[in-house]
Amino acid sequence: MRRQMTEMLKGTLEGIVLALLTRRPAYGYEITAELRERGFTDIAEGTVYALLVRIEQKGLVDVEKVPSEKGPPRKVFTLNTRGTAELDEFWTTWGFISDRIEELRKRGH
Amino acid sequence: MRRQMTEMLKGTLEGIVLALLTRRPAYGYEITAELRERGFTDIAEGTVYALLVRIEQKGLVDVEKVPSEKGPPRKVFTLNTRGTAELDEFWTTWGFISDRIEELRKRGH
DNA sequence: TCGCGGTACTCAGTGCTACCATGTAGCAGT
DNA sequence: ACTGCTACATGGTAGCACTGAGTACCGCGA
Repeated sequence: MRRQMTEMLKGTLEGIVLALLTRRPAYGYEITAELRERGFTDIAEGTVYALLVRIEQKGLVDVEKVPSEKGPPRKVFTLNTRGTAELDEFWTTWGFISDRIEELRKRGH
Repeated sequence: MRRQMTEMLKGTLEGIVLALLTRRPAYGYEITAELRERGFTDIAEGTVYALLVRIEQKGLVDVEKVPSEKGPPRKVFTLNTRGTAELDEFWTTWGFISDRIEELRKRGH
């Protein structure tokens, strides 16, 4: 993956995944697939799973094991109250940085 | 500084500084001050200087030492051809991620 | 029955970046 | 001398995404 992209995903990828989880609970493989559909084709599976471990440890999601028809049991993640709060904060931070960068883009070009 | 902000600045701060340098050449202390004016009040001086060392080593800027009226000589950074190319790439990457996140923000809320 | 492809998760190691704290140094005004 | 502003430098830390490899379970066709 391009270096810039990698660096820019730091901090934002977590928010993106949390945002996906507001729609509906999901499991790792599913989230990876959805990211790919949304254009993030180069995000490795390992990256997503590592991120899910982190947000679980931070207590932003509730986890439930659900048997799968095909393959190992799924770990289904559901956004909880703390996760929702974290996501709100993410949108605030994103808005802040995004506004300032857009300003630079307009005037700079 | 807030954790989220720190992480989200990774990758973007370099672009922000490069964008500032398109306006006019500048030196570290000046860039730090301008960042603060633009709302990035919590960015440490050390962070900026470290970033400037990096972009210099990557050959994105030309450097010139200019004596200062007050204090040590200034290291004035000027965006060169490679820096401009890197900035273009930054805007592409930014646009990509930004578009996708904005889409999530709209539909998610 | 054996391999293959798709599903689903795990983990150790690496590199990059922003942060913190501190240090150096020049100059002005008191 | 002391304080404060200007100006740059640096060593150590933490967090995050990436790489690459591995485990395991299932169904299907050769």
